[in-house]
Amino acid sequence: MGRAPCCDKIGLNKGPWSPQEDRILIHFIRMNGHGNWRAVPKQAGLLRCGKSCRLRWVNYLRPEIKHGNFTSEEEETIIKLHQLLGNRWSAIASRLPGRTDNEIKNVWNTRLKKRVSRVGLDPVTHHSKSPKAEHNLISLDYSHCSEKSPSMEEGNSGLIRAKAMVDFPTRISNSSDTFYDSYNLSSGILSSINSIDREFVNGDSSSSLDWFESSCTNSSDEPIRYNHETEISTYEVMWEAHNFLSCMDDADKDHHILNNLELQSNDDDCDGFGYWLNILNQAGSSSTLL
DNA sequence: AAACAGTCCAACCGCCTCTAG
DNA sequence: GCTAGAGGCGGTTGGACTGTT
Repeated sequence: MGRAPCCDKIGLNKGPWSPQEDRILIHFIRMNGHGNWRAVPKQAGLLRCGKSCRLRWVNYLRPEIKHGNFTSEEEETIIKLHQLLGNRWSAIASRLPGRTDNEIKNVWNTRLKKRVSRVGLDPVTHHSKSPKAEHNLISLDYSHCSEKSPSMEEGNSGLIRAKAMVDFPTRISNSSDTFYDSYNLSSGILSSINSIDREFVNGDSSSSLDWFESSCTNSSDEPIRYNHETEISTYEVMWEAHNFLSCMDDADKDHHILNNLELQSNDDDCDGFGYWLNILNQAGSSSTLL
């Protein structure tokens, strides 16, 4: 058997709280605490539902809440935490003393999202909307690799690249070594995959995401998911490679692939990366690929 | 001064997870 | 183990406010 309903909403006040209601709620909670929100309005003599009381207290009346504008430091923190945590407003709020999730959500939606967008970043992924702006993010060193010759199929190069990505059993590390930086990268990963699907595979029904997932779960295949970092970095590298190639003329492509990409890999698992790299090198000299 | 557009934000809604019963 | 309420959360809304024409 369950519990009684939270509150009978008939006859309860809705909308903005009056100063009188605020006073009653503050006084009641100071004297009694809020143990059970459902009981609060009844015991305090408020014509509000418990949920509304809780919201009013948590978002506005708590004494530890800071009122007033956000400082530039707070705004920077929100942007960084959003990049790290996404729309997990309560998690962000827990790192900003005195600020509520609702307030942070509002400031993000009304101001910070636009600010991020204005500097050319996607406010969801925090990745550059202009590929050139981010081209130094990934640093790869392939000096230890033995390259394989790719078996490229005519007219299906995008697909091959997606496949190469899945077959790629190498631990890649980029400039992000900390947990937070890795986490940071993961927030953009799904959109990157979607973009790869859309732009790399050119509408082919094979989804690189499906491919990736089946590769990870098929125990008979060599696993690509060695660890969390690999999962993220692989796609990030592919995405970066895509960004490189899509914004450069042919003469620039080889230059950037060869000079700006460095692979840092374990000696043991270089082959897959060499294969992939070779494909990229070929792609760099082909104007029809992207 | 009026009308309209854009911005801000408190509050609501509905969904999810946890847990009392 | 199941059901349903409580609390928590993120998305959305609507009214107040501000700026622009």
